[in-house]
Amino acid sequence: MATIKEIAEKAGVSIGTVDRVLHDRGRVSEETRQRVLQLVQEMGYQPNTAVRALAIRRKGLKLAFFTVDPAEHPFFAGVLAGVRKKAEELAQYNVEVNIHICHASEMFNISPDLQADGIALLHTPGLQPVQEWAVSQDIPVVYYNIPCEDGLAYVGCDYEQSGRIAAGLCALMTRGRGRVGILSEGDERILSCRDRVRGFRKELGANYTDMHLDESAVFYTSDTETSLDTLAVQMLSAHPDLDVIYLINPGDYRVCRTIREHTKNPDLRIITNDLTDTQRRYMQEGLITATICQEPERQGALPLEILFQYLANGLLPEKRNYPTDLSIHILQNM
Amino acid sequence: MATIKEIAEKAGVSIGTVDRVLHDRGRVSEETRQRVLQLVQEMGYQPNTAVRALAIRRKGLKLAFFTVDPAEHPFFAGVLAGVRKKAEELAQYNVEVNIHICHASEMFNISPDLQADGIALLHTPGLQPVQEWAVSQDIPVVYYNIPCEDGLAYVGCDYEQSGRIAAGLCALMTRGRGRVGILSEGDERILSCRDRVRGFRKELGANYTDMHLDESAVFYTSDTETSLDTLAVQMLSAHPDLDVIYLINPGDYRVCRTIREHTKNPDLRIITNDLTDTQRRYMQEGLITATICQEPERQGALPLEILFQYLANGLLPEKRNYPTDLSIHILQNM
DNA sequence: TTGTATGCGTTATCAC
DNA sequence: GTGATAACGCATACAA
Repeated sequence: MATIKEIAEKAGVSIGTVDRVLHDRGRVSEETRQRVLQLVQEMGYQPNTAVRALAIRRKGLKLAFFTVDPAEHPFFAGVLAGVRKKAEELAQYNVEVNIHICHASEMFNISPDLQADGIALLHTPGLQPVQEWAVSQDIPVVYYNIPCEDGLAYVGCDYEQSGRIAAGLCALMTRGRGRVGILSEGDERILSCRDRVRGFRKELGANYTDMHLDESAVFYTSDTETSLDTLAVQMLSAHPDLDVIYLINPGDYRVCRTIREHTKNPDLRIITNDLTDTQRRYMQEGLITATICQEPERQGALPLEILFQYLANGLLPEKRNYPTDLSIHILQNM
Repeated sequence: MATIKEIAEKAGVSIGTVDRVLHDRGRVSEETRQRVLQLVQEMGYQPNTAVRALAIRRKGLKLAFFTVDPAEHPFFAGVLAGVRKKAEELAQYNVEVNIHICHASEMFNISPDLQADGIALLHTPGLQPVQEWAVSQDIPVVYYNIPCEDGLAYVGCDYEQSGRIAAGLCALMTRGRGRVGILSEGDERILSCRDRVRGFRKELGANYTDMHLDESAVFYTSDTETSLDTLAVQMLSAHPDLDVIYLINPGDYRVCRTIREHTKNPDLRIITNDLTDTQRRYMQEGLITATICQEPERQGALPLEILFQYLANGLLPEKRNYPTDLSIHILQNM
């Protein structure tokens, strides 16, 4: 409730001086500095963000959001929805949000007139040039979706926990003693895949010792250079008694139809990740049994908010990691 | 992006006049009124909420939030957390939020010096005096948790959908052909109970015809005046072959331990609603299998936000109903 | 080293 | 009917 003006009066100085103390702009005698800081503490001064936003407009902040083409990875359609909504909100503060789409397995080409006061991106090889550019220009970065130790913060899924939830679901669906298979495009060299599988195994080992995950029922496309569909058929013939199949990577759900056509088990359950439009349809058709979501909209919005708070108000994020909620979706709550 | 000042310049009038047009304060010639409105349309004028908040402080808005004692219904601890967080945020706008706790089956006693510019409450008999008072004083009301057609809006759970999700979960856990029992304190005279049971039945009928809900396996305490624990024992002896028990009302989870002690089925699943601290413990102990949540924090925060937007900015809510998300929680994502 | 003045967009209160 | 202006709390450029 205390204002900068009240503090200035009590301290017997001007608001300019109080401001300099608060923003460490130096040029203040140690004596008055202490007096002001004392009062700030005592009176519990909290800057009014609504008001501050007013003054911030003049900065004309520019934020750059780098993301993946939703046509290639539908998950990012949700991310972009979050970005757009946040961008609209930030427009009131005269903040400009520029969205840059990059493509899988292709280095992002930095345009020479690219400029930004803050950057949000995922930690992917194709975006390495942007990372390096940000470091060289000393521009603050927030990572999302794929964790990275650098940067101000990371917003995204805890993939190991995601795998644990999948394990819990498998157990739920089979009274704790079902047979599970894992099928995935790519393999454990991909962090999200590796961590999900690790979490999955850990959870089975810790709480569901009657569940059965045969090592030979873990299928990665990269092992044999065969397509996901072919692999699915192989899997089903090698393991006709599976109760659940856990499809790990985004996009893997495309194989559902093939699985249903080739299995002889009408009760076979399939668990996937994320919830795209296609997956919604698949759930309605009964192809997907359950899916695990990771708040795509928040992954788009929160990095921008963190950058804005840092640049506009000088506030460092409270945490380094902002794990997104992992939600379970079935036909009735998708 | 257009400001009131730009519009004034283009229209060749002062900002005062534009303001009068925008707020229908009259005393403006029809001619200039039209010209201004025209420009507002063309230039897509949007008032800057951050700035407006500044001016709003002078109003000194008071909001009253009526809720249930969390000691009696732990669900409302989550609601109150949402209220407190929102109250802190609104304090920046010089908005005062007063929380009023009422007790079950007891009429709320309105203090003579109660005053509020806006009210949030649940549609419960004990709060009827407050409803009537609000109407007589012409104070805007937002309802939460228990729906009501009056008021500006309703924020809360779609109980029928909640029941549908429970049905989906039961099917998930029993390959679509399990035996289910329902146990509940109170009965279908309570709206939340009635709607959940209705949704549950509808969903089973529509999508899971191999599931079995025996009418004699639906137990309400009010039918026999017996305690929930006694009823649970009766239920288990009458239906020893149950695969799942659906505990409908908040608080019903207290009976879990009794159920586990009296059942001979080690695989018996129990589904509850909400996620209080006690329920978290019960899930860890394996007493509760899954629970369905309804965003308690949002039920606390959103009504205040709606009232604030209405009173401060004159914005009517976009919808009349704000259904909360229904989320599924198991051991791994609680 | 410190204080003053101005502006951010809107509201509300004057005076004309 | 209309226009000018103070005020909201903070940031900042500039003056002292």
